[in-house]
Amino acid sequence: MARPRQFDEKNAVTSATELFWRRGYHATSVRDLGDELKLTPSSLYRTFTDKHTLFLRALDHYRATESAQARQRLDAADRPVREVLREWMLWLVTCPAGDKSGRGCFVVNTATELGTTDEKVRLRTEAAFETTRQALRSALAAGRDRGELSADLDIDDAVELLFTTVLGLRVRERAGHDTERLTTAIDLAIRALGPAPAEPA
Amino acid sequence: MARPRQFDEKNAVTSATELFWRRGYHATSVRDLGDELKLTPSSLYRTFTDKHTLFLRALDHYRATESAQARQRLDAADRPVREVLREWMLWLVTCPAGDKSGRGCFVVNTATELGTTDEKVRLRTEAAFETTRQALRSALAAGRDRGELSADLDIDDAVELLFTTVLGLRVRERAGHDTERLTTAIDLAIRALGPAPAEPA
DNA sequence: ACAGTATGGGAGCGATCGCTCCCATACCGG
DNA sequence: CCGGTATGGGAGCGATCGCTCCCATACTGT
Repeated sequence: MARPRQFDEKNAVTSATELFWRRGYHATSVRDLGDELKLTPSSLYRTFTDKHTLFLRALDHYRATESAQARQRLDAADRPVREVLREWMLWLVTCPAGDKSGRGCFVVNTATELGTTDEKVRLRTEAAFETTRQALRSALAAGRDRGELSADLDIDDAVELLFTTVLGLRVRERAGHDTERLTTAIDLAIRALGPAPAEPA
Repeated sequence: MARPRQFDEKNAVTSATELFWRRGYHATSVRDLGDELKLTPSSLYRTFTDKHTLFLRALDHYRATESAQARQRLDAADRPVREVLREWMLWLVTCPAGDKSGRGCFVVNTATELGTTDEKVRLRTEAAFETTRQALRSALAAGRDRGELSADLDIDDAVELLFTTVLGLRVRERAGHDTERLTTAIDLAIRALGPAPAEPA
């Protein structure tokens, strides 16, 4: 019925996410996006309405891919919760490839850049944050039910510490801090969950 | 020898810091700065060279005031280290006035926005970070020397956890998170320093 | 009083911003 | 084979960007 597109919309969103993630919203121009996504202005605006809407698409895409993967990695119910937490946090601060380091977390970067001024953005970043906290809560609850954590441990409290630590780690990864030092912080945060309760007789 | 200025340079830097702090670098235009500092473009550029240089001045000003005050608050050698740490972290996430909330930490905001692209900025944010870590290290060492912390505690490790927590707290303050929840995270982080060692007989 | 000098005010520079419009192009249904 | 329709390409819109220049102004040292 009409001329077919020469580009894949999902690939475009992925590339846009990459750019916004690395540079932030204000430092990324529509022309930058056009170059990276191989889209002319007309195609870009017909497909994504405007820069801001595309940014929201990028945020949603990030949550649906990166954030979802993170949540999945945390949901390994068959392994000790401390191990899972440790590997999960290490994964958060260890970048798969060389040029992917220094990106931090797209949600964290966005929350600090736009969270105070852009309500639509704020709703999304808060939702992403709450999802992470929920995943932490589940993992800790499962660990406690398996007797790996003290029954006295207040899980909601522990979530606050771990979540705060994660945000700090993400900032430090973006700032290029040593993975070794971040690992130290991770290990100490997990140790703060307290010792494993003694095996009942 | 010449016409005197009608503005105070320090006040101008303070106002510029305020603006950059709240909005970030890219979202703050030279005209915004001119309006806020009551400076015409000519005066602004004659005094501060350009926007980027003014931003560096603002960063330095922040470090010389806010950061210095933070370091000072942490250096209360005559009081229990846990108390000092707790009150210090609470102060970091509790804003003096209503309209000052949601600003987070200028250094953290800047590190995430520009740290990966702007080398001059990166040097300053890293220096600020190292100063904070040094202050934490001193406070912990003093506490250990006073017998408030276990001699087994690795202070460098503890610094990594506390510092990471602080960055996370700053992000969460900017994101508008509940002070109550942040307090929970603070208390748990401090508890992670371990129990006070038993009094020697 | 007067020459010297840096200031405040403001018009406006070229570049880039986000975005719109037009049109030749290319595909599909009949 | 051709009319209908959405696309890719690109010129260019008004607005704003960071910044420069000119000039009347207002103060100081002699």
